[in-house]
Amino acid sequence: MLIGEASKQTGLSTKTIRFYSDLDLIAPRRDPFTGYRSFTEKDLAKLRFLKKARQLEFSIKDCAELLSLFDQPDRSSLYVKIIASKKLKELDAKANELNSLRNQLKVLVERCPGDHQSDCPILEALADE
Amino acid sequence: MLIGEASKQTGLSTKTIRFYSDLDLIAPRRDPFTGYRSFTEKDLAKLRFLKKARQLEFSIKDCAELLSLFDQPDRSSLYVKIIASKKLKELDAKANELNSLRNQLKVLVERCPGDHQSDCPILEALADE
DNA sequence: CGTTGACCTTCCCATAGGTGGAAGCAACAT
DNA sequence: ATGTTGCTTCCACCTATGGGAAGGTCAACG
Repeated sequence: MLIGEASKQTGLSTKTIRFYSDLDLIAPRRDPFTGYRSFTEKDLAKLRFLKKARQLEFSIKDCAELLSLFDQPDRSSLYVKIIASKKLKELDAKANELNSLRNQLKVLVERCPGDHQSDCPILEALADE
Repeated sequence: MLIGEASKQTGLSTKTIRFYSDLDLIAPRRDPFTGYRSFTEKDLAKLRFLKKARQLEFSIKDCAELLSLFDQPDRSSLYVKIIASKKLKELDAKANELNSLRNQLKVLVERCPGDHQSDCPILEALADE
């Protein structure tokens, strides 16, 4: 299967698939004459794995680690859990921060009259020390 | 005041301040002999403004707009409110997405035994179609 | 057999918002 | 004279892609 078909099957762009291939996250066979990449079902499975993991905001580096565990039949789930827990904590922190920002901004927007007077609590708050 | 002191006063790195200066978000006076940037209190106020606005996830472009409104004494709060409301909506969407990811990952982490067996619901979920 | 169109390849450039480092002045202390 | 900061510019790098050029490959159509 060529890269265009792999792209359709996984929902990843061909650009992204080549990028992952350059980073050795996947290593599709190459046609020795044309240089075309050739994807097996196993390659597709890895690409789908990568897509999901990226959607869960795992970094490419994390993905590489998870993928290598995915490949090892005798892996321990402990290590996977450690990586995922770390990512969970990061997501937690980020979500909290974002919610806090959202609430701050919400208060400001609600307090702003939105008229043609120049008083604006949003700008005042941003200017505040 | 030189850039190092401005950095200390605002909590922005000198690199970042130079970057903002290159983008004309601020235009500190230059010593004509040394080329050193010289910051006034007004420059610091703008830098603090930028810092807050960036923390609220306004883009640099948005910041430039807000800053120009900030500079105009006859601005209308309407435009500011429009920009801020748009940003609030974006923050809302991002927070929701992030919370959803967080919850998905949390379930997986909780279900993973984290032992030395190879069964791992995290990897299984990532592999799932 | 030639050509068109749809593939594929590599390569470089661009994005946002910076960070890191090198090379070269400036100012001051030892 | 030398060392230590601190300033300047410039160039490269980072993440995770996307865009597009230049060129090879392949099947189909006339």
